[in-house]
Amino acid sequence: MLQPGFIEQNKERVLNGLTVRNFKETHLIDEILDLDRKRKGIQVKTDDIQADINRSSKEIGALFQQGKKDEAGEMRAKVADWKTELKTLQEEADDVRKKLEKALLDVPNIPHPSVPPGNTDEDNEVYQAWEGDMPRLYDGSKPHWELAEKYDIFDLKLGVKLTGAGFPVYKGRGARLQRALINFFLDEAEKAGYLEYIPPHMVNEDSARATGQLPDKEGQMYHVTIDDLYLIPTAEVPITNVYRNVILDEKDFPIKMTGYTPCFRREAGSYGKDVRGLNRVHQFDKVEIVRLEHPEKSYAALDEMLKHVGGLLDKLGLPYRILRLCGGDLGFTAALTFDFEVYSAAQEKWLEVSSVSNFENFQSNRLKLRYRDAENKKHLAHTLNGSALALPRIMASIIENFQTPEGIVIPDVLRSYTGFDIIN
RNA sequence: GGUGAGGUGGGUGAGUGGCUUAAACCAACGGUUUGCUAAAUCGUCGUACUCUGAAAGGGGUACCGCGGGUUCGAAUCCCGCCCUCACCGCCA
Repeated sequence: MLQPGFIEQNKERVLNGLTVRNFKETHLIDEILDLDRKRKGIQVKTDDIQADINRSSKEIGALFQQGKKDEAGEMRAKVADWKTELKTLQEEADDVRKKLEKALLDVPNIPHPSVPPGNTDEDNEVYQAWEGDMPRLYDGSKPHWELAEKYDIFDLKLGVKLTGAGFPVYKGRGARLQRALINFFLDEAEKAGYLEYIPPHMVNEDSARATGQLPDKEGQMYHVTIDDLYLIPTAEVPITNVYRNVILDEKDFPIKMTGYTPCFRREAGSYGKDVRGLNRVHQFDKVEIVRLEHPEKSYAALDEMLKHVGGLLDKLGLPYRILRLCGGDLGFTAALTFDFEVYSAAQEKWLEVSSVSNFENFQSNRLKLRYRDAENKKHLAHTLNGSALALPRIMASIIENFQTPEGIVIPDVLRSYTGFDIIN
């Protein structure tokens, strides 16, 4: 969420940023400025009246003690008038505040200057292309969903029986491979200095709002209405909210956190598109990395996170490229996002396996996550996060890229975790 | 789920309608002093919004779990909710 003061001082920059995003509701900006001005005006009035009431109340007390009942009575009448006036003003203030809040919630983050304009994923810029060899498959190689049946490593039909479409069931060596990947990713994150959390898999409305899933992604989360909780669409939500309403010391940076969780996404409206096999599912596993940073260091941190994620893919031996998302493809809360795509040889497609973003202070503003500088002044911190990594498409590309006539060969780095070196 | 007790600043904890501008102590920070660790002593020590000022600062308002209400006046009284603790019930 942007701050009204920031919008006021950077109106042109905000409007230009929204254009890069292809965001049409620019009238909201003037509305926000107007509502904020109104809010201040009303507050000055109500504060003055309240000050008068407070002062008079004390006098009334004193007058009663002195036995001056008549004077006290007069003053009481005056206070009653002020209170009526105050009530009207407060109703107005509540109304303005609600409208302002709503307008602010509807405005997305301003893109970083390096974000290219564009509307769809076709306008994303290749930031780092793959320069190594592409995997060569033997004749008769298959996409992962066929291999899954052949080796009995995961089962989508069984998921339909237990739950519904998009809930894969991993079995045997498939389950073991999944667990190996999770442990490998967590160990690498810990080596890189991230503190591991196992957070709740459901969050309350406050948490979902603070990281920006509400109201923007309302329909994409599973909502447990009986207790008014949301199944997390990513570990970003609970892990970033660890620091909701916290004032850090400048010396506390950087704060690096990681966590493995299942992620739940309704994926409403994406039927029929790239949904085969593990390409798009409602429940998947992911290891997330989250950082809280000093504003001056957040872009250096973003680079470091890109290196971390790239390192994981290098170690697994998967070909990948990095995209810089264009304005139209950028998430609501992000200022700059890099997507990692892994090449899936049998499908002959690039599959998104990670999204690494800097939110600058957009989330912090809702989180009320601040830090004190050397002069004890408070500022909003920057937040960042990235998938390191999302499992299903990694699983899919390992299965496809490393298939041989003898079976699926497990990457070296995973063998100490799986305890086997081939699935056959 | 039932019954009871409770929720006050970074922590402990006082405060049952106006003498609270939330005491006191601890922690933290800054100064002074003593040839070390440390002690003594003085001072500072919440958050948000807002007005004023170039700034340093100063003024106002709100906030004692959250939301309402009573009252000229609420941390204090009333109602609803949330949470914590204890015991009971149920249970992986």
